[in-house]
Amino acid sequence: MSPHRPRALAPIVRVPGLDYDVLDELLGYSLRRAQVAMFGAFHEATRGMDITPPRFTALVIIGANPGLSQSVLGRVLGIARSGAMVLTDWFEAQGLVERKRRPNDGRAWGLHLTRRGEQRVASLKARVRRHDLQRARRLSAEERRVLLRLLEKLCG
Amino acid sequence: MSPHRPRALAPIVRVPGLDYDVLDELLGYSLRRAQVAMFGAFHEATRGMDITPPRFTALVIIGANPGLSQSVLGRVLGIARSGAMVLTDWFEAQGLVERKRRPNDGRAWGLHLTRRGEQRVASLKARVRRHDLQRARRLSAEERRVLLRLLEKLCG
DNA sequence: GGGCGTTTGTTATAGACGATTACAATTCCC
DNA sequence: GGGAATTGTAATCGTCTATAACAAACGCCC
Repeated sequence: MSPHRPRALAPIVRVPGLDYDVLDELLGYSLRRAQVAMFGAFHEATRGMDITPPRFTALVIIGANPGLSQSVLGRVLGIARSGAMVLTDWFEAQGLVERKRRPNDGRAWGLHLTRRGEQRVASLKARVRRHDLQRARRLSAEERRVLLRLLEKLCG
Repeated sequence: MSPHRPRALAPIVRVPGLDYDVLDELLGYSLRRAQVAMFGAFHEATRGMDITPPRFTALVIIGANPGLSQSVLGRVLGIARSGAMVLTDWFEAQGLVERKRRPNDGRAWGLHLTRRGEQRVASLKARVRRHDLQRARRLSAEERRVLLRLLEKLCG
């Protein structure tokens, strides 16, 4: 029916009694594991809605920055232009995003949420935020703040 | 020449002047961005060595837990058994890992590093650790410790 | 000890995702 | 104006991973 259906990512379980050696000291590995864990929360939040992380990010970015181009969208997502186009095609087919010509630049499209897209992204934001908080409930509010700050600092 | 050559992952750049809306408050997104950034360090560390993150993890795990089975390896990596097998096939073709029959269990193989595999993993660990530290140099030693602890706590 | 469900490795197949390349239209800059 | 750069588009390829099906070996239970 739907062209793509987001699948659950297999969790990276910590096998008891196994020696993880240097992996526990590496930020790269720890971040990967944490990211997969949080992806699980995302998957729950968007179950049955045909939404993947890149799609969610794209909808939020377009909603907050109406009129941006596909190239910029690709740069934000860290994918090539061709991928940004496939994404936009899908959004358009779903009636969530529309391309509008720009008066000053005949090359680039301007991306905008449709009315339906706005409703969808509002709903998604609420769900994703709720599940993100829920999955990270082992952290206190203070710890969560610290974590976000350190991640921000890490990426510069 | 080499069958697979790991490619660099496009970085997720922070486009200046763009509104990221709710994304900055989501652990899932922040973790993803940080993970991609640290993946860049990994890519540098292993340039030209035909090593991907799963391959590195697998080599370290096999080295620290000789005799483990392909199924357990798959569980550690968060991939299906079939994937663990493709991985093991590749290691064997490279002469880094060998499968040995187990006396008590005729189904599962026991995975072991070869002499060459041991040398390779020792070299890789040193390089990856160095680049991991280097890429995260914006963080003080204390901040790095805190970050690792929070990530550990998050995953439970 | 016989039988049945489970686990493991294996193989083949399919799908998702993104990169790469090439091309045409447009814009920018000297 | 004219050449370099940017944008969208299309076609193609490669990599990774899941899924399903199968055979062999194991464990359990009576």
